[in-house]
Amino acid sequence: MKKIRAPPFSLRNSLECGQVFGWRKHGDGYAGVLRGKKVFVRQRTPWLQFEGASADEIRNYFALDHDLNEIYSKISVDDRLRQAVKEFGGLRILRQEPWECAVSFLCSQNSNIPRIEKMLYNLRKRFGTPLDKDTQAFPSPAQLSKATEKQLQQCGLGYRAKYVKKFADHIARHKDDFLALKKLSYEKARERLMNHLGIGPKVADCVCLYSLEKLDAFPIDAWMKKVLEKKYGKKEGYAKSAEFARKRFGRFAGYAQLYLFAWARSKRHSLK
DNA sequence: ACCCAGGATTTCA
DNA sequence: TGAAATCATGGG
Repeated sequence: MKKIRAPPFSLRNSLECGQVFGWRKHGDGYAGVLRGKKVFVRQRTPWLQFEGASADEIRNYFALDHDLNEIYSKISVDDRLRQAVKEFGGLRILRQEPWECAVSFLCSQNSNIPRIEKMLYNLRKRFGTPLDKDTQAFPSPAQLSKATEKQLQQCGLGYRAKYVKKFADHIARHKDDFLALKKLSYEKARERLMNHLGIGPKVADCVCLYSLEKLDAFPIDAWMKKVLEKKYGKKEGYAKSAEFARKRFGRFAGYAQLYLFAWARSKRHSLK
C-alpha cells in the first residue's frame, strides 16, 4: 500500500457528498476505478493510503493541489458558510473524468442519489469492462454507444435513456470534444454542453464544476433552490440566482455551492 | 396512495 | 415569453 501525506482533506466528505457516484465503501476505505484501473483508497491522517494508481494520479483526482485555506477564506462570507466549512471540512471538489461525469449528471436529473447510484452501477455492470468479479470500469463512449435505448431503460434510466444514447453516439464519434472543453472558458464550455439534448443549465454546471475545473460554476438543484430562497431571499430564476451566488461567493463559488449542498442535505428537516 | 428527487423538454396560453 | 404539463422510476 502506497501513501502520501495529505493536506487538509476528508476522503469521506469528498466521496459521500453527492458529487460522485462510483465509489463503494470497502473495509475502512473505498474501492473505485481510476483511468480504467481498480483503485483502493483509505485515509489514516495524516496519510492517504492507496493502491492501484500512481501518487500523481491520486493527487490529481482528489485535487490535493487545491488550496483549501485560500478557498475557505474566500467563501466564508457569512455564518452559514462558516458553519458548513466547519462541518464538512476537508471536502474537495474532485477532478472527475468528464465523460463519466457528464453521463452521471445526465442520469441525475429529477432523481435521487440512491437511485442515481443504482443506474450508474447498472451501466457499469452491463456495459463496462470487468476488472475483477465485483468491479467494472465505467463504459467508454464506444461501449455505451453499443447499447440500445431499450437496454439503457432496463438499467433504470427511464426517459433519460434517450439522452444518454444520443450523447454516447456523439462522443464516440468526437473523442476529443472534452479535451477542447477544458481549454474553453466556463461560459463557452457550458454553452457547448447545453447543445446536447438533455443537458440543461444545471447538468452543464455540474460537468463544468466537477470535471472541467470551472470552479466558478454554481449548479442550482432542488436543494440549492431551497437554500437560496429560504436563507438568502432569492426567488429569481436560474441565471440570476447563479449570478447572485458568483457575486457573493467569488471565483470559488462552486466550492461554496458544494458545501451549502452538503449542509442543506444534512439539515433537510429544519430546512424544509 | 402520495410526494419528491442534484431537471429538461415540449406544449400551450 | 413564460408558465404548466410531461417525461420514467424508485426512495422515503
